[in-house]
This record gives sequence, C-alpha cells and structure tokens, in this order.
Amino acid sequence: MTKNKLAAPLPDQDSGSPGDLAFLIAQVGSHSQISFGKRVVPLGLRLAHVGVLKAIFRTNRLTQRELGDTLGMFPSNLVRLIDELEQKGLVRRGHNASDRRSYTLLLTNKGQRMTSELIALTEAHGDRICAALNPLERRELTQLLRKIATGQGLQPGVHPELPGLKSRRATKARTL
Amino acid sequence: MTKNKLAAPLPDQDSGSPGDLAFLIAQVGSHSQISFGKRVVPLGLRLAHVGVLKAIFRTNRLTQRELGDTLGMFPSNLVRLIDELEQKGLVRRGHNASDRRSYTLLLTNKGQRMTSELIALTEAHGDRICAALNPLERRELTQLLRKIATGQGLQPGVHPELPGLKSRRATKARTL
DNA sequence: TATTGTTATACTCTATAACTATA
DNA sequence: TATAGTTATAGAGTATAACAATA
Repeated sequence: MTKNKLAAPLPDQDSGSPGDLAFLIAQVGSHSQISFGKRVVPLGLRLAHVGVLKAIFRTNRLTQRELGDTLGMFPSNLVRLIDELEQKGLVRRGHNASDRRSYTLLLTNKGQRMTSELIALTEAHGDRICAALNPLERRELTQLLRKIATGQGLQPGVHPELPGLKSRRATKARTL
Repeated sequence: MTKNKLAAPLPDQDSGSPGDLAFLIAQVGSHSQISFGKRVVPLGLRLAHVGVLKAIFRTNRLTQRELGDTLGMFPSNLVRLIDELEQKGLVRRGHNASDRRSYTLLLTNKGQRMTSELIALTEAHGDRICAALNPLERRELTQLLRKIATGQGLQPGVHPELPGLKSRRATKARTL
C-alpha cells in the first residue's frame, strides 16, 4: 500500500522570471516537437526524415555533403537516412555529371506528394498546438519568437537537435 | 574544388502560418535547452541531473518511484542518475522507517548550494535567451506560452524529453 | 501476491575514424 | 593531396524484463 503522504508545500515556480520563461519556452517547444513526431509515425517517417525532406524540397539539387552541412548532421548518419528515404521511394540519388563522387538529391513524385502531405500535417499540428490562442495572439507570439530567433542567430528552418550538446560542428551551412 | 553552384531560389518559409509557428516554437525551445545544457557542463552536470535536483528541491522527501512517476522516467534509469548525484555528494538516499524497501531522496548541504547556483545560472541563461525582448515583451511571451502550456495539459515544471516518442508511460505524476 | 529499487540487456541515436573512388 | 560518400563501430541514452528484499 502506498503511503503517499502528500508531500511538502510547493514553492512557486513560474513567477515570470527570465529563467522560468526560458524553461517555459523549452518545455512548450519540446512538447510541440514530440507531438509532431507522433503525428508523423503513421506515414512511416521519423522526425529526422521530415527535416531532410523539407530541406530537399526547399533547396533543390543539394548534394549530400551540402545537406549535412546545412542541417548540422554527420555525413555518415545522413547516409542511412537517405537510404531509408530512397527505399521508401521518396528520394532519389541522381548522378552528377560534373563530379562523379557526389550525388544530387531529388524528390521523386511520390516524395513530392509526401511533402505536400507533410505540409498539411504541419498546419494541422500547429493549429492544435496553438488552439488556446486567437489569431492576434498567434501573430504576437510569432513576432516575439522571431525576435528571439534572430537575436540568437538561429538558422531559419533548421531545427537544432539535442545531442548536439557534445560538439556541434562548425556549420558552413547555407541558408535554407 | 567545390563547385558550390549556389543553388535554387528559397521559397518563403516563415509566412506566419500555424505550422510555421509550431516549428518556430520547437526551434527556439530546442535552442534554449541546448544552450542551457552547455552552461551546466562546467558544474559537472547534465540536463537530466538538473531536472532531478530541481524536483527533489521542490518536493521534499520524494521516493525514487514517486520521482520517476513525476518526471516520466524509468526507475531503472533513475538509479544511475541518483547514483551519480550521490557520488558527487549532492543527494543522499535516506532510509525510510515506515517502508524499508524505499528510500527518500534528500539534498545534502552541498546539493542545496548547487541548486542555488543552478537557479542563478537559470536566470542568467533566461536573460540571454530573451535578450532581444524588453520587459513588457517578456511578460507577453510568458502569458502566451502559459496559455499554450495549460491548453496542452503540460505539467508545470516538467520538461518532456524527446525520446518519449516511443511509449511515454501513463504518468500518475504528482504536480511539482 | 504486489511493490521498491536494482541489475542486466536490447535498442536507438550520435559521433568518430578509416576506406573507396573520384578530383 | 583533398573531398564525397560510405562502412564499421564506439559511445550515450532510452526502454524492457527479471530479480531480491520487503510489504
């Protein structure tokens, strides 16, 4: 039998201090990401796949190396990711006439349809996340977060992954 | 020699749609988390340690099981985390008179000093993250995010970890 | 019989180094 | 000699099952 001696009074904990705000940002952000990750599973994709598809969709004819630099991923890990997307028939490695070492990454037709579907899914997801906010509030939130993002030098469209804690590589990234 | 044929025009990408907002939230949130994680390394801690210390600090005399439920962690993984904190002399496993199977987790004096230091660090961190916002904007942002957080049913003070994608357990969590 | 903390282990993901084929 | 992609593998982190002590 659990005692459950309903412990200790709770100190206040979101007093509106900068620290609490930073935590709140991380908390809501993480929730948004996890929630989206779940929505994408029925399509047979993981979050990482989505990032790659989006990047290929936006910047056409990227090389694997360029894609890795842009997303801050290791080329070695990108290989399997692209392999998987290729096996699903979403991405194609096109041969490069001018440099036979490298491939250019292309979306197949199926890949383009998938990307469209992902965009729709993203909108639906965003709508649920922001359900508590009216249109004006959403615009305000967007502007506030954009200010932070540019202030912090974040690459638009690139989601920094967590384990990058160790040694995130210098990113000669191009802008997406 | 890299060709670097500065590829393809860039479609617009933060048009302010709900999907873009959800992405922006996740992006800024992830950045905040990574950045804080780096700041905590010099103290010899990882992000997970901080979460545990905070939780023990807030709710006194928790049991490992209770802590695990609250944070949504597996008891097995909590063991090593507590081991590490105990080895650093920050946490102590106190014996429980009424149930000799379980321990109650306590902060040592050193652990309390560390927690104070962490709180100061958190404030400094938040201040840097929000550097681009004036006090009024910070209050606005806090309120907007709080609306989302409560709307989404987020546990105050509990940061959902990413890999929970798989099968996050039903949390009989108590409130922190 | 059920529960707390633990151990051992499988699985996934990230990071590093070495190899090949081109340049 | 350097670079693109690949392979193999080390290293974290997360999840699951089984066990000893206690209830």
